[in-house]
Amino acid sequence: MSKRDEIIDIMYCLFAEKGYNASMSDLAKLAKIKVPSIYSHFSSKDEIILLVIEKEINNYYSFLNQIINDSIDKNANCKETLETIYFSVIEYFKCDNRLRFWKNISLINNADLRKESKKVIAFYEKTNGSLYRSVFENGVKNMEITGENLQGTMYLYLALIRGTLDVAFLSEDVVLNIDVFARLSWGAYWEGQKVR
Amino acid sequence: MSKRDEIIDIMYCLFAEKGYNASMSDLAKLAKIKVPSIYSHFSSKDEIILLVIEKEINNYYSFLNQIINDSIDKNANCKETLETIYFSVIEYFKCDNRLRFWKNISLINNADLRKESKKVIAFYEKTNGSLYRSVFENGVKNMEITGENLQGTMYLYLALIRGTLDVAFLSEDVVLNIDVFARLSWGAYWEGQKVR
DNA sequence: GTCTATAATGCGATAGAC
DNA sequence: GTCTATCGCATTATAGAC
Repeated sequence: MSKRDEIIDIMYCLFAEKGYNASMSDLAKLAKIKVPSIYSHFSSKDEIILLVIEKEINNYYSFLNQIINDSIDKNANCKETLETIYFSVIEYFKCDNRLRFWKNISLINNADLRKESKKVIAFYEKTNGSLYRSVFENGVKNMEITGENLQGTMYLYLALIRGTLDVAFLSEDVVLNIDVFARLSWGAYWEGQKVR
Repeated sequence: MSKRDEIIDIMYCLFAEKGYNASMSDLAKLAKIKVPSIYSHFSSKDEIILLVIEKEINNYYSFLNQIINDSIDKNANCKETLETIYFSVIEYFKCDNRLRFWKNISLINNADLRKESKKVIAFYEKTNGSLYRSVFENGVKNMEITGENLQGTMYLYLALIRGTLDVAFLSEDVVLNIDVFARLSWGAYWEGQKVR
């Protein structure tokens, strides 16, 4: 791995821990070079952080797209698809400090970087949103879900994912077992939304 | 209002914006005094921040307890209680930068303060958790919800609240209308969990 | 590409006069 | 209680030697 890539990977960890206040001195220490050497690879701290953020956002949405497209290829039904996405996303965020990393993105103490990050996320979310919608619409077509309040069923699904991740993040070191939480809340979600 | 209280209120806003990296110089500027004068009211920056956090945590849980106890006094049924709590919490977090404030608490760049905050929240959550549980158990008793997967129904409710707040936070300046989101996702939740 | 040395700025906090 | 002046330290970033 090149020194450049190594620096980016180290900044990932630092950013997850300290957000925008990750320091160049810590970065240099972990990369085992001196601070000025970093500036021969990058022009500023902001540049490194933006690269790190873009890389992670790209990684996440590639992962998500992969899952959804696999489901389409397998002709999976609505339930299987939603279940797979839900548990895969939770699994994805179990890795390292990923949840912390993403929480830090939205709180970056730098207007330009924050704006830039939101722009990149919004770009991916647009494609992703229509993919989600087609999954739910197919569910209605196949009589798996009723569609009486389809938008509500979609919103609740979104809240289920975001809420589970939020609970997982805030109860890192608490008794609550996130796998149990996910299994039971998914069960309640699907039993409630499916056609009976 | 005393200068001391004024400083605490200003720190609330600064912390919501910048988290632990809110600076004493910004604080002094907004309080219209010089930095050393702050130290005649408080012994350190950490002390001010801890006071601000404890005040807000206390405020939130008082608010929450009030709502739940009002529901009990009114002999409200399970649906009414859960609905009132859900929409009241969302309303609570519409105020000022409250959501941002709470997001910042869990990312404080200072081990002691983070630990202390979590302790205070855990204290309130314990009482609150059993209150919630009794609301759901009454729902089963009154045949409003089935209780087949009661824990799942509770977890999904928790995820609904946290997820809605997360969506609200991340889409501050986006097209998505959080009131519509809340109304529709609550509808989907209750229709799914109620006895039919 | 990596280093030493250093600039320029900002931070939390204190001494001591009034 | 509020101030001016200042300390000690950390920060991002650059100049210039090798």
